Amino acid sequence: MGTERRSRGTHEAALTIRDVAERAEVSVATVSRVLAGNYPVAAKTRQRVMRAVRELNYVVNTHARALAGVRTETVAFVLNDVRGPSFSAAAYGVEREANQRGRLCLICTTEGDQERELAFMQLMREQQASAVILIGGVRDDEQYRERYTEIAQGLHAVGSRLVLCGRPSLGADVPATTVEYDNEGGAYAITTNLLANGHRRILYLGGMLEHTTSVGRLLGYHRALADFGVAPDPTLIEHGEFTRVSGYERTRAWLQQGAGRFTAIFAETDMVAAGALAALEDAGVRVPDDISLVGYDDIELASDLRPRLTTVHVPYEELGRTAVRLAIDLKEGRSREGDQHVVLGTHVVVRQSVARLHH
Amino acid sequence: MGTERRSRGTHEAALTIRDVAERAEVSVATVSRVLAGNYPVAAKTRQRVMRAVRELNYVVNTHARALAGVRTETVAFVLNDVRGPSFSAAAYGVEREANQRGRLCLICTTEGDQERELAFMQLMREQQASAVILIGGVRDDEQYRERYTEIAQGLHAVGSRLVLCGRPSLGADVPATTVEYDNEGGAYAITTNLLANGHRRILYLGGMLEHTTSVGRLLGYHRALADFGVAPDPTLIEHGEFTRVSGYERTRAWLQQGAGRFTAIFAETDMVAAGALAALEDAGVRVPDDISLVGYDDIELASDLRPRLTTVHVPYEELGRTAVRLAIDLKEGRSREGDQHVVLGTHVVVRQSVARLHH
DNA sequence: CTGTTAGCGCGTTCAG
DNA sequence: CTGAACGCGCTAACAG
Repeated sequence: MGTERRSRGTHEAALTIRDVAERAEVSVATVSRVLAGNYPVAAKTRQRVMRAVRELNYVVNTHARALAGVRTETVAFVLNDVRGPSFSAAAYGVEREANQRGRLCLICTTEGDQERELAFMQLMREQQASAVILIGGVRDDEQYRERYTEIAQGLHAVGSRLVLCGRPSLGADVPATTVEYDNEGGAYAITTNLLANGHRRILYLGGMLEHTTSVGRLLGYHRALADFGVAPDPTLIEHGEFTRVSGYERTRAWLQQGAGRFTAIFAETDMVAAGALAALEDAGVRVPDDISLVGYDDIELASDLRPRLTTVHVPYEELGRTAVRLAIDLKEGRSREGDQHVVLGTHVVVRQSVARLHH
Repeated sequence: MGTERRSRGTHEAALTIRDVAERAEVSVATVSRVLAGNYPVAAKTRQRVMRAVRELNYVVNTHARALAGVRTETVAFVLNDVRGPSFSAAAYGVEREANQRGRLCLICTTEGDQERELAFMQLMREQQASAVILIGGVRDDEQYRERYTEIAQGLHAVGSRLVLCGRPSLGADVPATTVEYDNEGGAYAITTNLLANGHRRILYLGGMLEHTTSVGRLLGYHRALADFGVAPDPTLIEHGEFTRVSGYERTRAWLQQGAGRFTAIFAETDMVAAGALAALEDAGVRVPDDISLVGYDDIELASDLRPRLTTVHVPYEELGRTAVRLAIDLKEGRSREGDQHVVLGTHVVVRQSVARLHH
């Protein structure tokens, strides 16, 4: 008797610490102490308790535990799409680092819908997530910023750390840590590579200037030109989507109308470069013999293309790992409070898509 | 007076439903009702409450809510690595479907470590996740199976549905739903395509037979051969890793020692096919003119290769979506209890890597 | 329509 | 070293 506390034989009958206590013939407090292992308990008692736990196949209830003050740390992260090679690398970094540090990992895909992002952040407040990591760009407007700020402050209030990856902080009243990588430096370096190989007229297949990423990369391009004393030709600078088809279409158009106006192409993304390469190929233009081509991101595709693409390596996985690390360090006081800002380095990976220009 | 309940001015001062109640001058029950929206409340009162909520920037505490019986539904899923194109597509499917249905999405990357998988499942028990989705193969042994079974039963006991994707159920005493795709059928179809094009000696670059995936695909290959009255040559069947380098190395070895013994290659994976293609290219062998090549999976890479790869399309995203759908339907009683088993279809995508064999 | 109150499962004093 | 009892924040009866 005493073992039949539950009447209904339905499953869903989650057992509690009391079931364990009864079976081990101790109090619930003792079971709690054994499980937490943070308090002296007689060896024999402990054995009995552990045996009961095993026999009952018992596990604690996170929610009850959280309510009593011991929370399971959780890292949440938000991105546009897990399928992109760069995003998935970042996701991998976040997950691995969180896992290694014993954190659970919550994920949300937004497909660029900022409403969804805000809703998720709100949810994370409810969940008391220890960190919320936002990856990728933002479109900023007055109304958005207001709601965003409020939610961000709410997160802060429940002790949740907000980490922004590759996105600007929207105002000083938003408590957040920022991790990014050096867009400008990478673009500078690879443009320099082109210039050093004799190229002067470089078609720039860029993204929209709403993206801070694009702004940074374009800046690097300009600085390199300036350092080589080359006057930038604004008509060689294009803005468009970061997709393969955009790369294809834009390159095709240029090939038809502006062929001969450039000797190299700087695609702001490997994906765009892949499209450009296809267009060049279809037009019978050889890379790098006729036209040189470089990309940015160093996704796996870059080494699958023929010729293998010279590009800028971006440490996406490290980006994710760093985000988690910063958030945790901050929470655990190992890092000082206040806005943090980390910039990860980028570097050129030289492969076969750039030729030295003779004359 | 009465508004200063909290003494310490530190943040971390999460507000409760009582703060809202006080401010709105109503009882906590009323606040709860307004927030839940499942009970009549006077319009005026509701307004006051909502105003207080907004002014205080309050959100409920998931844990307290869960403890009181209203849980936030959560879908957890476990895979080896989010970076692989097929896995990330499945992950995307899971996340999208979960999100659309208002579920939170927990993720765990195991890198093939089954310990981590078990530990995560255990964690999900503690979290009372509504569904746990396991994607990818298992290495089965006695000891593993025992622990796995116990945890699986524990999950079931807290009302958590276990869904296995592309992995066999480890025994009838494990309550689980299975979703897979037709490995055998796809392999049959694409082998048939090769045969119909006149190929008879088809080098099979397979995976290890511990993978059920490999077993299924090899079976399809054999059945197609049988249907065309072609006696299988066991020496043309290879087992190795599912990596690009493995594809490269194995193909190179064959080119050196067994050239002329086959007119086509069936790589069990697009990744392996990519390696094979590189080896063929390096050896000056033209695809498909000299040797035809097919893959399996239809990852993005397949259309990036030159020639574009003829392969078998696997609905990875749908796999993830279906897993979530089944779990939820089951939980909500929209589907009958008991072991479910869904098999998704696969189909051949004809591109440019297969040539008709004359003679 | 609204308020009071009893748990939900666990951690944690405070007494033994 | 162990047990009894309170409270975490919220929901759901049960009374008004």
